Amino acid sequence: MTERAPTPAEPEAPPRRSDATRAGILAAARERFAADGYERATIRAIAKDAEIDPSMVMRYYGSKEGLFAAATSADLRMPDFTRVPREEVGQVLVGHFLDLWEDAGVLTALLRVGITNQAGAERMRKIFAEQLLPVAREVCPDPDAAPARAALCAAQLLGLALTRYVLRFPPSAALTREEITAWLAPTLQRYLTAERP
Amino acid sequence: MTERAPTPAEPEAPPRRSDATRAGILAAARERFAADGYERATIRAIAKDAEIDPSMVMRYYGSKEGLFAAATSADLRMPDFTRVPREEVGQVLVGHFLDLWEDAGVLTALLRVGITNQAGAERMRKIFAEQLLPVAREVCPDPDAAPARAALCAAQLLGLALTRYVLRFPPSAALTREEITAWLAPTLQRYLTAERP
DNA sequence: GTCTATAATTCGATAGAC
DNA sequence: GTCTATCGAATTATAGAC
Repeated sequence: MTERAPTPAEPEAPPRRSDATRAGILAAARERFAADGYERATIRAIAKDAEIDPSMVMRYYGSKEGLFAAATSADLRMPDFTRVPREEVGQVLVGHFLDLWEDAGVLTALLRVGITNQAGAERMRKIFAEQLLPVAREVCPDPDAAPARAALCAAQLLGLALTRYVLRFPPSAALTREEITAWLAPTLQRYLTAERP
Repeated sequence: MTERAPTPAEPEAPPRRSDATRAGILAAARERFAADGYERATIRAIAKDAEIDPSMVMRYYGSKEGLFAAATSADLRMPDFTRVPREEVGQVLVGHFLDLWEDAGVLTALLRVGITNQAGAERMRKIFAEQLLPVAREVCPDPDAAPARAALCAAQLLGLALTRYVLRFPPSAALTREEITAWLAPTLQRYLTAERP
């Protein structure tokens, strides 16, 4: 959950004087974006949460879109599914996503913003294509149907996050981690590895 | 998809002179709320779509929230599940929801707004409790687990709508109605009627 | 680096003429 | 019923003093 993952190719990021301040801004931004969505999460409110002047946010990130991009550029890398037994991919996938969702507010912010903001939706599509799609290609029996299978898994996983973390349906929020895994893992397993229905 | 379903108990609605105008406003509002969410869907833009003066919207619906309430007060009544064979509830449920989603933009508007707006989320919870929960109580083997089972179904159905109609993941949007039914019906069937996992 | 002041928009809502 | 004009508030973003 670093503010920017250093890419090996580009020159090393120059150490800044106020990394603590910048990290505080990003944390506040994630919380506000996750709680209020893109439009209602104002720079003023984020700055107030971070106990800093609003103009500093602009100085650091240039614009509201730049701030959002920085706040949601998290590392969502998938576990290595080549080493997972084929009959356990559903369970591993559920566990991985629960870890991500319950960690920070990054995914909640992404989901909430992806629904109101065009750039956010594009980001979600990119994450789907880069993260979930390869997993489906890896484990499903018919590679040409991998996109459909991955889309079904995305629907189930994002739907759970939607009802649990965003809409906060009481019965969905009340589910334990074990219950979620027990119910959803077989579903994902079927979407990924079952013969076409 | 009438603008207001006449309730038998209350006195009959007085026929208004400009019902066509009002219907046009509501149609435009649904489209805008569905496309842009609550904050970005401005009264000015809705009025422009409906080819009417913005002040008329205020005059008719009092406020932006009143307009949203009127635009999303659709009849989402469930089919009678007491007459559906228990082994077909999953299939019937999927078909019913696909009908609703592909009909007008009501549900898309509700979903999009439910994610950014507090009142919208409350509306979604109410619809869940009044529509899906009774179905689960009707068909599931352990009534005390009905809320959890209904929540799982809501997650799967709303997740499909999210990826297909809102985020527009290409593979999700490309699924045919038959494919969706074939994949999702067994999932819902299991969530509703299977023994606890 | 930090802050004040303010520009430039945009929005919901209102008042009132016709 | 319909429209013009406008208020008051909130926002992003900028300019510039210290």
